[in-house]
Parts: sequence; C-alpha cells; structure tokens
Amino acid sequence: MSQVARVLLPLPLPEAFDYAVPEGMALAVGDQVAAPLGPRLVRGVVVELREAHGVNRPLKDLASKLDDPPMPPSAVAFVEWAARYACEPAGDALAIALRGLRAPPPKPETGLVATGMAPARPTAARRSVLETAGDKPWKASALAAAAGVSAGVVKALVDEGVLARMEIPEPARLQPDLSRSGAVLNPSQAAAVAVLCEMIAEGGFQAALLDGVTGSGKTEVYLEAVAAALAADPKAQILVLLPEIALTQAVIARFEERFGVAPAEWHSGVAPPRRRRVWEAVASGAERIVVGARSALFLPFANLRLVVVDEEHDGSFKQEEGFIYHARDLAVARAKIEGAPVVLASATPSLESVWNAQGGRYRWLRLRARHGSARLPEVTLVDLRETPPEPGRWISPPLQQAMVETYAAGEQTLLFLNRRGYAPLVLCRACGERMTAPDTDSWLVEHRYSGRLVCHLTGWSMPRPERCPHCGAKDSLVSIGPGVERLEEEARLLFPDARIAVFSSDTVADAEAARALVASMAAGEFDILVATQSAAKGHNFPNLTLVGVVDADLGLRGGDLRAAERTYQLLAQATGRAGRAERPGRALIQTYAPDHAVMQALKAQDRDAFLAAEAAEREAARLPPYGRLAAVILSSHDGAALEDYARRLAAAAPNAPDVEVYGPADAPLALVRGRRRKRFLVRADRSVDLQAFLTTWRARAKPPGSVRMTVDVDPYSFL
DNA sequence: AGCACGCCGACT
DNA sequence: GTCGGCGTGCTC
Repeated sequence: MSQVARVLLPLPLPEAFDYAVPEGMALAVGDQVAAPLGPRLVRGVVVELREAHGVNRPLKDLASKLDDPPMPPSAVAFVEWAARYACEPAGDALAIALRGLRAPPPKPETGLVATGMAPARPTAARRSVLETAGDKPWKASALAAAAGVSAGVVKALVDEGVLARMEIPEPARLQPDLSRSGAVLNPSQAAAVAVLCEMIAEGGFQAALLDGVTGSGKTEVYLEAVAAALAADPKAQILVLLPEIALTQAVIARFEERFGVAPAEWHSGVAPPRRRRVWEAVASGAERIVVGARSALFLPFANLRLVVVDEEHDGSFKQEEGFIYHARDLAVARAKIEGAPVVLASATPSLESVWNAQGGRYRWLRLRARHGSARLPEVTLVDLRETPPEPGRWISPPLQQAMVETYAAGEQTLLFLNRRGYAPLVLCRACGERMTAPDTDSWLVEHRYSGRLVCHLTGWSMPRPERCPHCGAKDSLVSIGPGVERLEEEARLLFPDARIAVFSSDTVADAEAARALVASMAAGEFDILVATQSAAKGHNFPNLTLVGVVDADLGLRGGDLRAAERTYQLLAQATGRAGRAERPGRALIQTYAPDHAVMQALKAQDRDAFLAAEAAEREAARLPPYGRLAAVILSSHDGAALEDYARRLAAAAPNAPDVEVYGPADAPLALVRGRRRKRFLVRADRSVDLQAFLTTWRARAKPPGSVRMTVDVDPYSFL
C-alpha cells in the first residue's frame, strides 16, 4: 500500500501539500524531505503520514529524505499551533523554525602537526619548531611565535612534508556541572526555589510568575530551578528567553559561573554556520541549555523540561513584523505542548501575568526583600506647570538643583529621556511645513551628530536642508522638542566641567560598545549619563544616586491600550537605577500630569494599586486580559483598491455574538513606505475563538493582489 | 519564497 | 522590431 505524506514547506503557502512517498522511503512525522515544487526542489517537513486511498489527483513523488536531523513531533505541533494562533500560514512559522539550517556547519578548524618525518636539513630553527610543536596541532602563526622563529621556517617545513595540516577534532561538549553550589539564598528566594523545585518534581505543564523588585535576585532563583531540572532528568533541556540580545552576555556569564559551561546562544547576531551547529545539537539533545531571543522558541528541542522568560513584561518580546507573535505568550504555549513548567520573571510584571497569578492559573512567587542594605529610591514628582524650565530648555529648576547637589557630592546622575536624536520635529517658521519622509508620514527626527533628518520608522534619512523643501525659505527651519542629543547640550551648558556621555542606540553601536560604556559609567568615569531606554534595563551603577526623568508624559500620548502600563514599567525600571549600593538614591520625575495614576503610583511606589486601577479600566471596557483583541491592517500602493477592498471586507464581517468589529479607519500612520494603510480592530469576549472568526472573515472577502493584509492578534503597537 | 507568464518603455 | 521592467498568480 502506498503512502501519502503531508509536507509543510517553509513558504507562505496557505496549507501543507500532499506528496506520494516513493516505495522504500521510510518516513516519520518530523522528517525533513526534498519536495518538488513547480520546477524546483524545496526543503519540507513531514507533518502527517497516511495510506493512499481515493486519490483524487495525481501527486508528485518526494525526491528524497534529507540527512538533516528530524524535527521532534512536539516541535512540529508547536509550529502548527503558533501559526494558527497568529493567523499566519504554517509555512511562515516553519521558516522561522528552520532558520538554523540555511548555512552549512562551520568548517572544522585545521592546524599543523608533525608528521614524524625528519627535516632534510635540521637547523636550530627547525629543531625548535619541532620541539615546540610536540604532538598537538598548532596554528601556523602561533607555532612560529612560540618557537621564536619566522613564519618562513614553518612554511618551509610544511612544504617539505615535515609538518602537515590536519583537522582539529571538536572538543567534547561539556555537561553542566551540577556539583557546584549555587548562591546563598535569602528566605524569600529559598521559598520561591522550593516551589519551582516542586513544580519540576511534579512534572507536566505549570506556570509561575517570579515577581520581585530590581535587585531581589530573580536570576539566582531561576538558576536553581534550572539546576533542579537538569538534576531531575539527565537528558533535560532548558530554554531561557530574553527580550534583547544586549542582555544575553550577562545572563550567559551567570550560567557559566553556576554550571561551569557556557550555554548555547541563539539570536539574530549568531553567525549562520554556528546556528546550524546549535540547531543540530538542540535537535539531538546534546545541547542542554539555550539562552536566546524570541526566535529560540522555535528551536527543535528533543526534551524541553523548563522554559524561563526573563523580563517577561518587555515589549520587545512582541515581534511586530513578518510573522507577528508575542514570544512570552508562545513560550507558555510551547511549555504546555512539551508538558514542562514555565517561569515568567519580572520586576514589573505585565498586567496579564499578574492577572493570571491572581486568578490562580500561575503560581505567584513574590520576592520581597531587596538585596543588601540598599533602599528603594525616594521619588519626587516635578509639576512642570508650576516649575517649568526656561523656554527652549527641558531641565526644570528642581531637577537642576538636584543635579547640582549630586555633582557636588561626587555622585552620578542619569537623565532619562526615551527619545533618540536632537529634536523629534523640524518645522518651517515661514510656511509651517513639518518635515516628513517622502513616502511615510511620520515626522523626521533631527540628528545633530550626523547632521541628518531621520525617519525612525523606516530608517530613511536626508541631510538637514538649508532651505525649506516646501516654500524655499532660507534658514527658516527650527528644531522643536528635545532628544537625548539636545539634552546633552543643555547639560553641558549647566555643568561645563562635568563629564557627560550619551547612551542611545545611535551612540552605542552594538552590545560590545554598550558593555564598554556601562563599564566606564560604573567605574565613575562620567558624572552625567543622558540615556534612552537602552540604559534603563538591567545595569547597575553603584555611584548613581539621582535619576531625572525629563519627560514622563511621553509614552502616555497616543493613548493605546498599554500606554499607562508601559510607562509605569519603563519609569519604574529607570528610577530603580538610583541608589543600588549603600547610598540612598532619589528620582525626580518631570510631568505635566502629576495627578495621573501612573505618576501617583511611581511616587507611592505602589505597583499593585496601579495594576488594580488599570485592571478595573480594562475590565470595564472588556479589553485584554478580560477580552480578546486583534488588529487587521490593510495596505496598498493603490489607494482606490485599498478603499474598495476595505469597504468589501467591512461588509463581509461575520455577525458573531460577543464580537465587535471597528473600522475601517486610516491607520495612525496612514502612509508607510509609499503604502496607504487602513485598520480594523476586533474585540471579542474571552469565550470567542478569535482566530476562527478572523479566518472565516478573511475567507469571505479575498483581497486583490495589490492589497496586503496583516493580522495582529493581541496587538501591542497601535500604529 | 521563487519562478513563469504577461503587458508597456528604451535600445543593440 | 526585441530585451526587460516588475505586477500577478501558482506551486501538491
């Protein structure tokens, strides 16, 4: 009886394709195959096998079974689940899962070894090389240096056949050393570890929220959970998800210290050949611990026994382009599919996770004690209506006064402003024109270091023009509002002798540069650090005693669902930077809305009251987590086709109970990269299968080729 | 995603 | 007269 394989291809196709399995090809679910598609062969993964009967169309034969390791069936199940959840083609999810296989593995390292042949003329230099070489392989340059001879001597010996190039075998992969002891835990940490160990011992899926203020030692707690999971199962694998690449190095160092071996790293910065090596080692079970960014979720774990999501509240877990998904939510789903516990850790957990913990769906592990003797900073609100800065300035008198005191005491200040560049808006005084990119209608941000106007959405930029491109007036352009570059300028005016640095993604090119700047700040080489959110996360500066939040209201504008929550998280993290060591810290928050719930919560340092108020509002509006939300975004170069399809789609919305469809409306950024955009918002009760609704809706009105449709389930960005 | 087919501009 | 631009459509 011949077999049919349902094969998922890593392409944006609506469904998996059926192929005939040639006689003698033994296949299982998860196997990788070469499948003919049109004129070419593509990699695919078998998702189902069945006996061929009632064939209603001729199927192509699979070309071959590939040598690459199969995907474990649970990884295949996760790919399909994730695709259904995100309302995206399963092939797009598979493409992410197979991203490790694009390049061949790294070429094995080679080195020079002595062949045992004697040199024809054994000069002193040649004897020295042979003595130095011994019987291990050497790099040519290292051998010459160690033997104290020139590279020519080594080369001559190679030419003669006395030395030969051979492959250096891979060092055996080291297993985590479980005999090492962990950190000394305080009672609250120990209690959390005990619960996590219990979850691991019980086995199966369970979720826990590890909730503790900055410095309460969350990492130590989850390291012990990892140790317990590794000890409980000699084949156990662990995944640790981090929101940003910049944080991986620090976490990897902690693992290396704890277990004596570095875990595998997985993110977009890892070189393709190395990725293949990791992918294969994860699939075979040889790699025990992976620390990575969101796409690590899609790795083919053979035996995933614990998932940790660190900084679970972080918005960077939401992938906003291409395959749109929230890595924290998918991490919980993956753990469920694998039957493994998942730990979500944060100092400022998301409303969703706290809600799950309060509802008893997640174990709630609260770390109350702050490490060491340091206290939380004293938070003061600066009412900008009462004590405004001078015109054209952004540092108010109270903040300036605090900076003077801090500088005089020889301590450090962090000025926090979540805005890159010099000025967020450039306009023409003569005609009022606001500078925007030609194909996108967001404001161009002025960057003085580079002398350019930059679109932060698309990266498009132009030199700052001398004349207004609209009316042609000369020298009429004015810079409106502050960015970190302008704040630095102001700080230099106020403190001409102070040592000042700017920390933003423009001044800090990569993780290495970030580490260097953090190190010099920690070493006291700067008095004032002007920083965007890149510096608010996870760094400890012992001599930093003042944090000034320059524009606390920034994130509240635009008013999307999570604006208040996100602002609270960001500012709580930023103000938490002050006074971590023995010195008391203080934070000044400049705001025009000191009565806003976010500002009051920051002042009182009462997160739970803030979350409770926020939750009450969401519940009243039946918004997440009390309801479900999805955005449908249409875009096209053809405005008329877009309008027409948006109207048709609106008319085709199924009439379902407990579901409301709002729109179409122009998206807040109605023009991006030359495409006009329209937006629908769907709200549904929790009992509704939102994905099924969206799928039905989409099937009722197929978009013309010129219109692109993106579905964003549980949107975070409302642009 | 590729790759083919198709209908409008500047060229050996 | 063709070569080729990329818009549109299909792949078990």
